[in-house]
Amino acid sequence: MVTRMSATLHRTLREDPADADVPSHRLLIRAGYVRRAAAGVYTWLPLGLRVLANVSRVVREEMDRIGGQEVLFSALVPREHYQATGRLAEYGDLLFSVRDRRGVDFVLGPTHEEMFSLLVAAEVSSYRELPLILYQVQHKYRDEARPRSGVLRGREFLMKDSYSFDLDDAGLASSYRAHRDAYRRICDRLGLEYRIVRAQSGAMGGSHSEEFLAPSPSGEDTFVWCPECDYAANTEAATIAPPATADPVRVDPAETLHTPGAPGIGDLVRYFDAHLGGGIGARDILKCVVFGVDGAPVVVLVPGDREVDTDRLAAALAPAKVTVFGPEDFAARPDLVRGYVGPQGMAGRGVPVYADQRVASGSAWVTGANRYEHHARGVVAGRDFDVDRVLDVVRPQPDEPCPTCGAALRVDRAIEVGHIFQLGRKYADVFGLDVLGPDGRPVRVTMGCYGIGVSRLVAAVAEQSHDERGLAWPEEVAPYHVHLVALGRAGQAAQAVALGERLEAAGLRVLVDDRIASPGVKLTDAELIGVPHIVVVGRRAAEGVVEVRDRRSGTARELPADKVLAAITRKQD
RNA sequence: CGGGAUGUGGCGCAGUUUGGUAGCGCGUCCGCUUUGGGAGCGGAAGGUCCUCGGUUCAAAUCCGGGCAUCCCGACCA
Repeated sequence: MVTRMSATLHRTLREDPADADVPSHRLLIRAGYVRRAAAGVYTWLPLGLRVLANVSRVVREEMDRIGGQEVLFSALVPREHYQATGRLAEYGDLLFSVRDRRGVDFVLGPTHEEMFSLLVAAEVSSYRELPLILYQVQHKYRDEARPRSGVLRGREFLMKDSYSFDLDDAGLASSYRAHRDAYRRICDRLGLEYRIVRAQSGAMGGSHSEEFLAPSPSGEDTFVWCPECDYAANTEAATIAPPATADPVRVDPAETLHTPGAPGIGDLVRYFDAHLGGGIGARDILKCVVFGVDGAPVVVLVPGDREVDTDRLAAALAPAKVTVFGPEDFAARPDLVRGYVGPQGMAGRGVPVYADQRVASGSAWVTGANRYEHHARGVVAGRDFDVDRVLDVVRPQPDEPCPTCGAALRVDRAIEVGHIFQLGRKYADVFGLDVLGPDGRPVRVTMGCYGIGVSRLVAAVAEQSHDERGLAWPEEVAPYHVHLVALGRAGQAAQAVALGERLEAAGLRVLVDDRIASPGVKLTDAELIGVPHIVVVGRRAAEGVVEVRDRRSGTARELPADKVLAAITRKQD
């Protein structure tokens, strides 16, 4: 049966909604796909649900193809399971909590590693049952501090999460590759432009992980990519090419300068310009940031035009706890002069010196003199101070050389649509996930976990597939293949429905606009809704001629009605 | 969690400065006309002005508390 607009809940808005900003959000609301129920919580209307179902279908087909078995857990998860893995504290306020009438605590699952691990621990006991891939398509709940951009970042969202269980590392690698390939096929089928980038494992633990990013200005992630080779990484995880080793230039012995009122990098550059003949920039200054590592001070050195990325530092020094060295910490260490710290002599004070790769041996710097209102010039790495450890803790910038081939990297924004991890045995250890091996002895299972945001994919595709008139869905995601627009009142509506039924019989999904409305309204709505093929049944309908338009290209041609099917399906192939 | 803004029929907004009958456009319903690019005329329905309290003869408007929503940042698979 064709969908007749006159009998369906399809309401488009003439004006942009006031609370929507990014294109996908604005258009999904305006074209009648979704409605906001609360901050970060959305209702899927019939039109939107079709798109969501299409994305889910593609995801399921590709998961089934790699041997995934679908299950469905409850969104309600007993709180104790999150206690066991320590993620209660990790997630904190992000968890939606629920208490039942008996006082038992639940959380609305923000992700389901725990439940999958428990299931497999309980049900699987032999190596013969592995490898195993389980997945579900389920709502996830995260009480984000700031939901935004509509379904792009909701507090409730639909996600496919899958988990692989293998006996050994080779098996895990193979399950990981299978998922990677499945995700590629999913993105390809959805018509999504995407990149696979190296990622940081973050709160999930585990080792190797990659993200599937859909480039878009509305995205919240930043990634670097190389236009010359295939290097790409989330800025959180990007490595940086080491600089050429500095020439062992003959630099005068370090010289201490009086620099009143210039504790910061910018202040210091201005002070040099005003009083010391200038000639230095931020990049010539050695930025010395003090952190507390398990409470003890550590100096981290980066060039003055760079920032230390605290997240990366924490990741590099884990499991040690990294804190910002605050005023009270400085008060307790009078030998560390806030604003005038330099690496010279730190070894003697028992303070480790960590440095970015750019602080190469032999490079000369302007830096703090460890004395109030004094800086030092000509301080040379390897001569005036030693670096205890080289760390990669600086966020990459545009034009950074590619670590693989040296070309200038580019930086872009993107939407994270998928993330795949080789988890290893983190959860298996917590839940004692063992199977009996061929020799009758228990083997600890190794896991992978793989997530793809189904509802977010809808928004990501919308972000990449729209123009000033509205949405323009790729075939596989579109709520319908064909949108028949009946114009005129000389039986066009009946003709359109009849033509629509023939197209449906041939396997196409068809929407017919048989509403009593002016041509302008119907044509504008068709473009707003964004079905790929728009067929106008209008003034030449009586002679059997209709107009077939392509939503994306805007091209149109008149055809006999009985040629429409061929014209549309040919284009699809 | 910091900063900014907003809250008035279904949607978009004006009205708040200077307190005094709640308005406009779109949408919706009825009738007639109209049908290839958001039609015309006539009629109609629909509002606790976010909420609670205060000031006042009188509050959408002034004052205070609260709530909600959006944007920037922090956070965040």
